[in-house]
Amino acid sequence: MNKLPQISEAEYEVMKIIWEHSPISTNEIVEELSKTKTWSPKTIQTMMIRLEKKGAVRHEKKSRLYIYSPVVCKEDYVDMESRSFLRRFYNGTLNSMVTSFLENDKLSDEDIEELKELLAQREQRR
Amino acid sequence: MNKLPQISEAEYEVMKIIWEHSPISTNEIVEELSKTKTWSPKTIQTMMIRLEKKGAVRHEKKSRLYIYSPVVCKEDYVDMESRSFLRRFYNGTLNSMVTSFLENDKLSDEDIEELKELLAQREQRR
DNA sequence: TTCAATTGATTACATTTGTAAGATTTACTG
DNA sequence: CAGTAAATCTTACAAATGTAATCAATTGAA
Repeated sequence: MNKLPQISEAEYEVMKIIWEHSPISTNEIVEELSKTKTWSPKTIQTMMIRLEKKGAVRHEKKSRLYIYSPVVCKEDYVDMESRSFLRRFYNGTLNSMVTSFLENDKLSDEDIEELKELLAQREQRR
Repeated sequence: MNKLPQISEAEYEVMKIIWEHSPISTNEIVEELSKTKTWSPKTIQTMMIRLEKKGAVRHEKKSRLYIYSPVVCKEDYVDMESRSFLRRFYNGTLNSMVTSFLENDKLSDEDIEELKELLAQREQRR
């Protein structure tokens, strides 16, 4: 029931690294992000501080270094964002979204075949 | 090819009214929004001004009154937001999202039946 | 024609976000 | 043990957003 913090778009990029590599040092985070972003290390550090203030991550000290770990779990966060997104744009349901995609021909034949597969598989799982 | 403006969450609520009722006067917009929101008319007016500055809506004068109409189309906007959302959280594809929902048991049996229906219907349409 | 009510225009202000720079501390190196 | 490089801490600042209040103009009523 603990409320998830608000995480901005840029902060989310940092979270992805922390989720994937935790426990992870400041330096490693900067290094990982440099692979895909042009952000200054200072910028990244600001985002980590904000994430910690928001309660999304925490750190411990390894001598003078900071080692970060997530506090909120990725699945929970993505789930929350998904529900919020669907509520805003698709009446709250995934089915509405799929319907809309189908109607607007946003899915290829392969996509559709795959979806059928997925649904069929799930049948078996139960 | 014309870039769609950035529309904030609150502004989007205003857009929904304009899309649904356009052409629509300031007063009608305020009235419609009062049904679901507690925003002050001043707040709503500010959002309309910002939406117009962003190029999302335009107005014409009917004597001293402003009558608003959308400039960006709802489908285009929702489409853009959907792609952006999927890119950020689901690797860019709707199928990933559906997969995740299935795996995490976010869909009821009825949902799943309905999805199968939808996909089957689409088969026939082609 | 004048005045009040209604609309629109201008201004406000705190928070969040993106994007850092500069100051300070600290741990290792010589 | 002193200096330096690396890490953290403090501060900055503009744009976007949420949320209005106040000022000004105009129109319809008296």
